[in-house]
Amino acid sequence: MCGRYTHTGDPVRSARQLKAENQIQNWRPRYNIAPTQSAPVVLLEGGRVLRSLLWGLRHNQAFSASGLLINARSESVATKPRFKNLLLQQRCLVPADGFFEWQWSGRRRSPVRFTLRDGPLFYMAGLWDWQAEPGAAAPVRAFVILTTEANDLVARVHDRMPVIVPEERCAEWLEDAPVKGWDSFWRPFPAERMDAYLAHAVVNSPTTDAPECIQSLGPLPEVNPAGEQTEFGF
DNA sequence: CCAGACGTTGTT
DNA sequence: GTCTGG
DNA sequence: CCAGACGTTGTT
DNA sequence: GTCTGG
Repeated sequence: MCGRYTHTGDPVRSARQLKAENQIQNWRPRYNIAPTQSAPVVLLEGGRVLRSLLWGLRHNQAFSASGLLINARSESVATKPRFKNLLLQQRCLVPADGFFEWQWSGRRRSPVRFTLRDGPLFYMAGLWDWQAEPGAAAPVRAFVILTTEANDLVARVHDRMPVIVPEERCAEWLEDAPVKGWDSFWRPFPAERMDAYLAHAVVNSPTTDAPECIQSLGPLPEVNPAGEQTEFGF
């Protein structure tokens, strides 16, 4: 998962918080960032910089021309040929203030927006790579977002969620060798420090990028209206 | 060395 | 193409 | 992730 | 159904 997210705040603030040099000239609030679009990412380039990168890596072009990788499973990222070197060399942080998962309600999917109680801004773990783009003179950077097992809150909607790097570990993720091992980064962000609400269906369209995408339509229903049963439900 | 695999999600 | 497995 | 398209030949 | 585009 994590196929959409928001970054409605000033990216300059994201950069300032991480002491990154801001390289983004023009920005606007983003209420619905979708794969293939550009979004701000913090990476190392000498020092830390905030740059606009494309969301989605093509997997090995010689092997297959099609297919966009927007996520990478944290559990396997250290061994996958496409990602293992990026994990060692090209980690990045993806600033966000919310992400969407889609919940089945009868026959329709409803978007659910997840936010952090700590404060609006958070950072998702990402990997970046150079990528040739049709029509571009030189390769450009593109990124994927790492995913992990869902915590108890997100699990009400979906079984995966983005890897969220706590602010106090951002430096470690970006610059250091894995001091405590990679696995410690993959732990799902605590459910009790997150909120969730039903969002408007305008989010469904990847080209809609308007404030109503983050309007709350109310709390998550306790039970999936589709009547989801637990595996052992009686 | 060669052979064979090579990605993610979800499948409401 | 490039990496892993045998 | 969801939305939306989804074909070929030959054509003045 | 399956693929592409955003």
